[in-house]
Amino acid sequence: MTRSRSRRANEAWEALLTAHAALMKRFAAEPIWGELSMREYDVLYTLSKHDEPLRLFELGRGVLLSQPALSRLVDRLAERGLIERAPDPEDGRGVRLALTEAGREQQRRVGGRHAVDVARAVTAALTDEEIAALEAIGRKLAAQGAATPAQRHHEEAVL
Amino acid sequence: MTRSRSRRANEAWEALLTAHAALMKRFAAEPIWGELSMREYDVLYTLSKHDEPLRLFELGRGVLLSQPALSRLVDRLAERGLIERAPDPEDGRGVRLALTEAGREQQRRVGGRHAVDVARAVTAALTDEEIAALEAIGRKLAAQGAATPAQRHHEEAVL
DNA sequence: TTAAGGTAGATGCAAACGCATGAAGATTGG
DNA sequence: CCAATCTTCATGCGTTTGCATCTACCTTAA
Repeated sequence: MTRSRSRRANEAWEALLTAHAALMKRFAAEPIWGELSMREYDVLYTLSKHDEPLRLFELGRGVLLSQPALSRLVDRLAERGLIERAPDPEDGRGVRLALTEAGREQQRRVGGRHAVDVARAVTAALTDEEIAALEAIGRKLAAQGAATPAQRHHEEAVL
Repeated sequence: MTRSRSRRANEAWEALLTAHAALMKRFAAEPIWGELSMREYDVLYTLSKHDEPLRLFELGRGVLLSQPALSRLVDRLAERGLIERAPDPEDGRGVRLALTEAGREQQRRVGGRHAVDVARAVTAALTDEEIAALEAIGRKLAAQGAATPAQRHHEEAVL
């Protein structure tokens, strides 16, 4: 019955939230972050994954932060010389954000240490099969979360 | 080889983070929250799961918030009449936190609507098997995250 | 018993956040 | 072509957060 499936979905989501909170706290407590907050690192990491400069709103998709807060976070990182802001030649409203060399170096430094902690925690808790399953499930959920409200309403109509 | 397993662990963690951010944004955008922020709701929900009053630090385990921030968040909820603070008779330092009737009612109201959105998103993205797997994996990760640094160092020694 | 150390929670203060809004460039329809 | 609308990002402002620190209470051991 639908009721049980809905209930299981909520319990699974709660388990995800609990895992997220517990591990984020653990990672935040590690003495690896230097001058960076985890949010700042998140921005540097996102930029490091892309070769081409990112627009602010593209950066915003991956970061759980309001647009003004992200705008100012980028401000601060730019003032510290970790990010470079340039006007977008193809869109006068936009900015193109890229890591500076110092920013890339900083991201690599912290990222390398953080990856060790992540690997230690995840591999200690899960089997290979579970790790693979988590990745697949995470991607599916992310894709669902990225769907626009309009798309979602369409789904509703279909249901 | 260990390298590949570590790498997969990091990719799985990243997928979890992406899913978390995407879905949190979606849920936050729903017009169901009334006067509550999601963090406030999180506190009310955590209290609603327990019949006995909770200590502040117990509440803090589930919430991704610093101790002072949580202390003040509880302050505000108490001022709004949603939470009741009482001194702990067994520990003069502590407080016992419980929902008031208004707080419980508010939690049920918002929680019911939120559960619908969660169920819709999760069931649209995942099969029954995946939902069950996510719950199991989430619990394992949360247990790992909850391990104390001392325990973790022990694990390191064992590895 | 009492001094030393640990834990729970509160508070001062600067930094960061979200909401509302504004300015400026892009897009669309008549 | 241009007015209306939308999108992107920045800024004003009140609220919330985190860090450091403080107080009060509990625990342990000499």
